[in-house]
Amino acid sequence: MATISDVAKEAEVSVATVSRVLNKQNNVKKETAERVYKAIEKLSFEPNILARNFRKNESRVILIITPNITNPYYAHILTGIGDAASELGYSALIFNTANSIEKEKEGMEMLKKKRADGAILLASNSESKWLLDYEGKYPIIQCSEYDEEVKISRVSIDNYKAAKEVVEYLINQGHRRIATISSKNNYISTHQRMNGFVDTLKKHEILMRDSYVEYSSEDYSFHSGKAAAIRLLELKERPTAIFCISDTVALGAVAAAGEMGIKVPEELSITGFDNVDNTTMFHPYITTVSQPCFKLGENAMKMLFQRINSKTDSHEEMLLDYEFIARESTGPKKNKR
Amino acid sequence: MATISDVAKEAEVSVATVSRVLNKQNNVKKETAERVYKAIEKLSFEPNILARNFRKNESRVILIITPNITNPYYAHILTGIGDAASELGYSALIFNTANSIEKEKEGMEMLKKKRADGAILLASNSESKWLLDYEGKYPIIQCSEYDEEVKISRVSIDNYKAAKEVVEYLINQGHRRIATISSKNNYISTHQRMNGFVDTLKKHEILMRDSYVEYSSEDYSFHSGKAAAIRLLELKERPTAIFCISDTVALGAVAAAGEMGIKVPEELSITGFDNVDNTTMFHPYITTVSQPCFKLGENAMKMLFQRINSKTDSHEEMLLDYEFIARESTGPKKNKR
DNA sequence: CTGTTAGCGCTTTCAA
DNA sequence: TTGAAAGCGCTAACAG
Repeated sequence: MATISDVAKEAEVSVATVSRVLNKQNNVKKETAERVYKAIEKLSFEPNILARNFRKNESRVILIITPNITNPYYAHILTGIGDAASELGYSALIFNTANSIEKEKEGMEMLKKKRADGAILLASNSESKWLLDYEGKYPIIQCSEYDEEVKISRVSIDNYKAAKEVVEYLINQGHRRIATISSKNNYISTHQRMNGFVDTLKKHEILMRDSYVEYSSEDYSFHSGKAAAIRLLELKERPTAIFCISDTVALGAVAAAGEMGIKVPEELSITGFDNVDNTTMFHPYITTVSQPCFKLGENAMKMLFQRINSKTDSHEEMLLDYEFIARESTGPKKNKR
Repeated sequence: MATISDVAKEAEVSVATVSRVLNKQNNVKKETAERVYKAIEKLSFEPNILARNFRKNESRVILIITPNITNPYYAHILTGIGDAASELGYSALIFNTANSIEKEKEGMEMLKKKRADGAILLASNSESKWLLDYEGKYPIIQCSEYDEEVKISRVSIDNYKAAKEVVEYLINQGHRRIATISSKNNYISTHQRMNGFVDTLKKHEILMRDSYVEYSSEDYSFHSGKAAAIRLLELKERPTAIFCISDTVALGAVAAAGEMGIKVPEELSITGFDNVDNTTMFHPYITTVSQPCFKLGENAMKMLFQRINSKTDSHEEMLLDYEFIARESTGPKKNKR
């Protein structure tokens, strides 16, 4: 492995000059630079990043704390982060927490040890108070999910508004018996979507019955969604629409309806959320809210970059546009024959 | 930020002693170590990994070159790699190539620059000859896919044998008009599965017709699989079974059959491959071959670890067990009514 | 068991 | 426009 001083010798210049060439400072005479390039070529020299990082006290690595890369929703965000990071000269270290707070903390330790210059958190929730320890000390961004009380910059969509839009649509279609399949996790998105649901019902003076609120598993599994839907559909006064907290849950609801011989959307409208999970694989295609996952990731990375490379530590909040997409799983409420 | 010499001063020992304590060498007197720990605590000292890595000339990072983390198949392997890496004290840097060889090469440059100690490649194919440049020079493992002519250690399943097993099963069920939906990508798995398909047909002296070989897109997309299935099912002599190169393609075939009013499995048997993509979401559940994705990743990481930490550069090949799972998308061939 | 000390390869001030 | 030289924080010989 050739080092910078080998190159210096070969080019008959000082290491400082080689370093200048390497870092594209334009205060090197053209011919000198030429000689240096030749030497680099000849020795097939590659700067040792370990040494450079050590010297500059930076790792050029950013940390992504994610509960689960197997979930396509996160995978898309990750891709956005990764691409932007690469663009900005950073590598993305993905740290899987499997929803364990311990693991999450362990991951964040990397910041202290300078293994990463900053972090993007994908799964903050209302139990992320421990994050306060990091607030202000390290460059951190919350992406998609966040803890409202932790003043760390974040990027997400307006889940409340999106949920309202979905429910308004259902009401416009004539639905009044609107149920929901939510989740008992602590994600801000869940809370906001539920608030949007409840508020819209209230606004239209539609009765909110307890029996119309069911729960899927914390990770919105297909089977838990299906089970919840079955409970809802076995009710005496069966709902004519179900507002689901996620696409997978909506898919579960569709499957439940299918097995119970209930036609979607003729007899039952179903909406999903996120637009990632096979919403257009089988009919009926799922009506849902599309999140700009890739952009979410991209912007999170850009924000983090700002944070790392400037001294500002203002607390920023960025909301990205979502899109409501009406498809085949919803339709006007039919009157009873 | 406290440094090792601050700690040394505080504990009234030399930096060497602190280093020894830090690295858990047990040649430090207990009481001295105690003093050091106290000092570390007091100064809330964190060893600077940048410095350590530089000194030891290692990054403690391994590189994963993957075409696409959005694909659950890869995502599961990645999780396996990540968990094992974490266990072994390494961080996993994920480099997305989006199937571009240029990107792939760019990623591998990180090895030269010492940004990573080794690499795991998830998408070598028959066009990966350029890898020969790296062979022997850097610790590298091919996982799941590989190039047969590149003598770099690898871990995968026996795709040929698995495919044979699937086709044997179809033949046992009485099928003779067996078609396939393959792909024109250059993956070894595709070739081996196709060879298994062809050889098994030959062995049973079953006619292999050209019209019974169709192709999905290179990334096995649902829609391309569906389109291919439609072409197959519109044939005069319609096949009674379709051997699909992947689950997503099989799902596409199921959808195609559904739209054409062909009953699965009564009139048409369909098999998938990999067992990752929603094979048990909608009926019929897909008959498929389950790959041990997580273990594939785990073993790849362990092999890489061996490679990094020893001088052996033997070329190893590891085959993991797969599992054939018969489900609802296949059944005995019915005689024409 | 502990301390002294020489670097690892690079960037960056300072001086020329 | 260039060079000399200090030093980032740590590990590991070597010496005691």
